[in-house]
Amino acid sequence: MDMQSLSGKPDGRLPRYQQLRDDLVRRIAEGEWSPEKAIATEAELSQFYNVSTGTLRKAIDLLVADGVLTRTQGKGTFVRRPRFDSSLFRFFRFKSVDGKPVRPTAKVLRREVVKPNETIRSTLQMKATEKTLHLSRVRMIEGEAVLSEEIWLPRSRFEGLATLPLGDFEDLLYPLYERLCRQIVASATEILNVEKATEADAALLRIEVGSPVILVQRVASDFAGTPIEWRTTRGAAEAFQYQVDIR
Amino acid sequence: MDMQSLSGKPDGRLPRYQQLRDDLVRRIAEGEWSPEKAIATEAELSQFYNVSTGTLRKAIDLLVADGVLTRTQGKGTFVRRPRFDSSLFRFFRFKSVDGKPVRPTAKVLRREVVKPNETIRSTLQMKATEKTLHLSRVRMIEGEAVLSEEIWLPRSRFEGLATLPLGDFEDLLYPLYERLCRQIVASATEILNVEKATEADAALLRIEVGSPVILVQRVASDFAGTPIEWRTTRGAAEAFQYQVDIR
DNA sequence: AAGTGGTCTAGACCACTAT
DNA sequence: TAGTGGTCTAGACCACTTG
Repeated sequence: MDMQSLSGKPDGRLPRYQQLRDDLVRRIAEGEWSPEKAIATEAELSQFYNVSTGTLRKAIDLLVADGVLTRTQGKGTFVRRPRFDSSLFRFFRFKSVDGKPVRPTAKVLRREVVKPNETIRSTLQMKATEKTLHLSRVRMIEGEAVLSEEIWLPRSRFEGLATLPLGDFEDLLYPLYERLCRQIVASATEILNVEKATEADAALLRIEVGSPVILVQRVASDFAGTPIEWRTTRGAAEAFQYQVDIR
Repeated sequence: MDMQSLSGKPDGRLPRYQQLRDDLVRRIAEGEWSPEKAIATEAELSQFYNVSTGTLRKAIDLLVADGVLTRTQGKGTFVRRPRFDSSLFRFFRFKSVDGKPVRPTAKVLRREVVKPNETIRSTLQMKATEKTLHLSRVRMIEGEAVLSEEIWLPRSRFEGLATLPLGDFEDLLYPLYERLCRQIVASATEILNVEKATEADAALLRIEVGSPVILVQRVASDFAGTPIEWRTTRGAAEAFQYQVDIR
């Protein structure tokens, strides 16, 4: 197979390893390889694309650096599920009574089908007529509310969640998206702001009105880069500490 | 030259490209190549280390990914000065009256030689008897204070700053460190917390007592990885917005 | 033992920069 | 035109995993 024929646009001027990467991403986005599944071997791929192993490995190196693939010697190369290691939520330092870090549980308080506001509609690249599934959720440590979340999903992709009894929602939503709606979150962008607690925030999170609150807005996308979830989360800033390394 | 003889510990079991990277870092840390200066060419280095160009390039690729080097086709490979692109300060959205983003000016309010507290002393890896140079600084936009900074430096490395008239301090300190003290900042770590404004914060930043304040604590290090500066910065959280990408 | 990715070679030719 | 990094080849051998 010739490289020129791989993509819609020839991109003949791009290096072959970049064309290779783009085509591998396309095949992942189209579902040819699924998360946790091995993709074709180096030998197969280099033969298929008619490039040397060095060139093929350079393409795969890029995808590994991007977090799309992982390689394990002796086993194979795998499509990687994002682990949200860099999510801002990791920097809420929740501790239980005994001081050990714990993962909050979750409870869905409300679900409704609504017309999204213009910000959400355009971010999710939805048509003007399409509606969203809106979830209100609270996350708790030992019964105490620590985070309040609002989630908007394009209705058409998430029919499977429209009828699920609220009690059947699990602590983690993304496995649910995958199982019931075949929507796989492959990446996300988060934006952090600091606000003053409103009365509603204060009542839920048991903090003072006006005290600092962290607001995280997240847009999550699938492997094709299409946004599929908009989410806002609020929590007491007191529990928050973030670290960054500079080079 | 044989690879085994390059480092104190043979590290014979590490791949050659990692040994190569370590030795290149050592040569940079020892000042053989300076920021903005080209290092030896690929041909010279691969001959010197007796490895193929592919292996040498893999070592250099690692350093480029780490932000230590940059390569420019046709020109050479250069030691990179950190540009603090990922610094949390970039996420204070200061705007002047006309709305354009601006870089704050700086004024040193106080300089003193003090015994550091235990946290600072151990972070800067200083002996129990050694003292620090402590600077109090305010950063301003159009005359209005927007950030307040406290800086601690190991006295022995920064003698050159001890006698400089306060008015001669420039807006950017790191070029000053380099010129007057031959201390080059090669990397840094920053930690973000949110606090409530104290009365001192409130008076300086012209915000309400108790309103949210961003606290950034930075430890800056040289190419050898030795910490050379401890800094805390406070600013109104209102002006702060941070973004992170997840894969 | 067979198959996978990990490391490494010894070059070639191309694109870009400086002189 | 000479010198630099950028791309790419066509393999080899090694280390690890699995049957």
